[in-house]
Amino acid sequence: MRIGPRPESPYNAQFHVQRSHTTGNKPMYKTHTCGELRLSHCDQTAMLAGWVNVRRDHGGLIFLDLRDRFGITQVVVDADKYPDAHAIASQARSEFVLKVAGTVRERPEGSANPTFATGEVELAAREVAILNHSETPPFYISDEADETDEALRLQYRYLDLRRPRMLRNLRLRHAIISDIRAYLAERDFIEVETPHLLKSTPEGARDFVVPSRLQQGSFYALPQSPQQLKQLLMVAGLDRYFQIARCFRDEDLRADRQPEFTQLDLEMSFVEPEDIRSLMEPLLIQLAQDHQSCRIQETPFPVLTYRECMDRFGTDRPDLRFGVELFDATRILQESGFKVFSGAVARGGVVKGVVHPGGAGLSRREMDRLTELARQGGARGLAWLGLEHDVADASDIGDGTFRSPIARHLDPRELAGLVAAAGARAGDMILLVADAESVVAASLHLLRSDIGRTAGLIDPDLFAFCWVTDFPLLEMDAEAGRWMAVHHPFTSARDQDWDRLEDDPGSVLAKAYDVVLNGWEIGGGSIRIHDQARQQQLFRALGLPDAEVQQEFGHLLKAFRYGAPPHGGIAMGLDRIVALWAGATNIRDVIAFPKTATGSDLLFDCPAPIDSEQLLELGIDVTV
RNA sequence: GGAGGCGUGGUGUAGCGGUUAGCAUAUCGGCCUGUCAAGCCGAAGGUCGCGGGUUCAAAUCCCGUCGUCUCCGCCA
Repeated sequence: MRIGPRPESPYNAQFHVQRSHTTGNKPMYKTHTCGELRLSHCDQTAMLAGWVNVRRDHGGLIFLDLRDRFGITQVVVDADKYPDAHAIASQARSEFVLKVAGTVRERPEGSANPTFATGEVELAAREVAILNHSETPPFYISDEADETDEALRLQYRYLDLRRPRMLRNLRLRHAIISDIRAYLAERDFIEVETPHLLKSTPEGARDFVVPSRLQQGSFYALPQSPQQLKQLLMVAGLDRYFQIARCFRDEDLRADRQPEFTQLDLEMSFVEPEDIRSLMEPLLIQLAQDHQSCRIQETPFPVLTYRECMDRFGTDRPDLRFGVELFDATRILQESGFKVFSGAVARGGVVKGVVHPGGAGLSRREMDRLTELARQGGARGLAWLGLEHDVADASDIGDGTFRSPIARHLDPRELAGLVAAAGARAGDMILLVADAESVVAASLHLLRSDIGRTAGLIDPDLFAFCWVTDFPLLEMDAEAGRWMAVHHPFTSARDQDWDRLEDDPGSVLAKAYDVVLNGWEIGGGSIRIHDQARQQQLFRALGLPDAEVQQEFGHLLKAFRYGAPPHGGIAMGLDRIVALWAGATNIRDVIAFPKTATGSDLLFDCPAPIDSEQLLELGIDVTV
C-alpha cells in the first residue's frame, strides 16, 4: 500500500486558528472556526458550523452561541430581516449541529462579552441549517458538570469531552507529548514501537492475557512495560530509544492508576544514573515552564536517598512543598514507664512523630479522624499531645502544659525531650506512632499528607520535584519467603555492593532512581545489568530455579552473550504528568476513555462475555 | 481481599420513622428585538439503585446486593 502525504486539516492545528486559516484547506461547511472571528472580520461574509452551546430566544430575536473546538461565537437571528433563518433557528436546541451563514458585525455599544475571544463581534445570520438534531444532553456541556456523577460522564464520554476543561486536558496531553518527541528527537533518540502481544513474565504485576487461536491453549500477555524490549534494542545498538508506550497491569486501581496507561519509556547505552537525570531534568523543567504557571521550588532538583526519604517523610515519594517532617523519639521513650512506647521499642520497633502546626486545639472528632488515618497505615493507635505552653525544659511542665490523654503516663524529662525532638511550640499538636518501622513510616506519611492538605500548608502554585536514589535492590517478601526485586530483576546493584549479594542481600543498594513531583511518583528507572553472569547471579539471589530462568528469561540472557552494552533508562508516567500539569486529582480526567475502579468501561460496557463460538475457536472453557 | 463515603424527577440537591417527597436547574408550552447559564407566566416529570427484614407505618432503621468514588493490601 502506498503511503501518501497526510492531508492537512484545520483540526490538526495545535491551538491556534491561524494555522487552519493558512492551510487554505477549509472544509466545505465553514469559512472560519467558532473561535476565529474578530473586529477585523467585520462586514465579511462568514459561514460557521458547530454545536448550539446556548440558545437565548427573545421572540423576534434569537441568540445562539455556536461552539466548536476552537471557541464560541454568538449568532444573532432577526425575524424581521430573515424570517426563514429565524424559523429554523427557533427549532434549534442545545447541542444541535448547525451551519450558519451571515455577516460578521461589531456588537452594539455596551453588549460586547469579554468572556469570549470572539466577544466583540457576532454573526448576523442570513441562513441557518440544522445539520443534526440532538437529544437533550444528560448533563450540562460546561465545566460546572464537574459536579455531575462521574459514572454518568464516563457513560456519555463523547459529551463529557465536549466540555472545555476536558478538551483543554486532551490538548495539554497532545502538546506535552509533542514537546517530548521534539526534545528527544533533537538528542538523537529514535522512537521504536514494540509489540503488545508478548510473553507473560513472573515477578511484577499480574498480566493481562490474550488467548491464541492458532496455538490453542497458549496465551500472549500484554506487556507491563516494554522493559525487556528496550534492553534488547540496546543490544541491537540503537543507543538511544524512546516510545510513548501503552502499558498493561492487571492490578487494583487507584486515582493515579489505570489498567492500561501510558509511559514515556526510554533507554540509553553507555550511561550512568547521572546521565539519565541530566537528560530528564531539563525536559521536565521545559515542560513545566511551557505548559504550567507553577513555580518550580528548586533547581537543580534535590537528590534524596531512599533512606533519607523514609526517615524524614515516611515515604519514598515525599511532597516537598511543605515541612512537617518526621522526628524520632525512640531513644527518648525507649525506657518509658508507658508500655505503649517502651514495649514497641523492645519489640524492635520505633517511636516517631510529626507536629501538626497550630493543631493543639483540634477537636476530639478531628483527633478520631487522624487516629483512623494512622490505623489505615497499620498503626494500632495514635498518641497525641496538644502543647498549651512553650517548654524549654522539664521544669516548665505542669498540669496545664499538655492537652493529651497520655501526658500523665510520661515523666517530665521524657515530655521535655519529646517537645525538643519535635521542635513543637505552644499551640502545636504532637502526633506519635509506636510500632515496627515500616508501620510507623506508613502511618506518619498518611498523617503528614493530611496535615499538609488540611492545615493549608501547600502552595498550589508550586512544583516541587526531587530525585530519589539509592533504593535497596531487594526486599524480603514475607509471604513468598524470599527476596524480591524492589524495582525489577534487571536492575543493577551499585558497583561496590555486588559482592554482598549472597551474604547480605538486604544491604545491597541499586542503581535506581525515581522522579517525584508534589508527592506523586512520576517516573522511575535504573541502570540495568548488561552482563549475563551478573544477571544470573541476581536470578539466583531471587531464588529462581535455573530451569525457570531459562524458560522465562532465556531470550534476554542469550542476547547478553552477544555484546550487550552498559545501558539504563527511565519510564515516566505520562498520565500522571499530564494530570499534575492539568491540576487534575485523578488521571481519568486526562485520559479520553478511562476505566472505573473495577476496570469497567462504562461507555462500551465492558469487560463483557464473548459468545460460545468465539470461545470454541480459542479452545477456552469458561467455568464461571 | 479489606475499610470507608455516596446512590432521591434528566442533572445538582433538601428531607433521615408518619410530608401531597421540597428546592434549583434542565425539559415542554405561552409572551418577549440586545441577550450572554436572558427574563416573565404556566405545565409536565419521581419503581427515593435493587432485594429482603424490623415497624401500625420505611426515602428515612437493620441485613444483603449492585454501581461508583477514596484509601489499605496489591502495583517487578
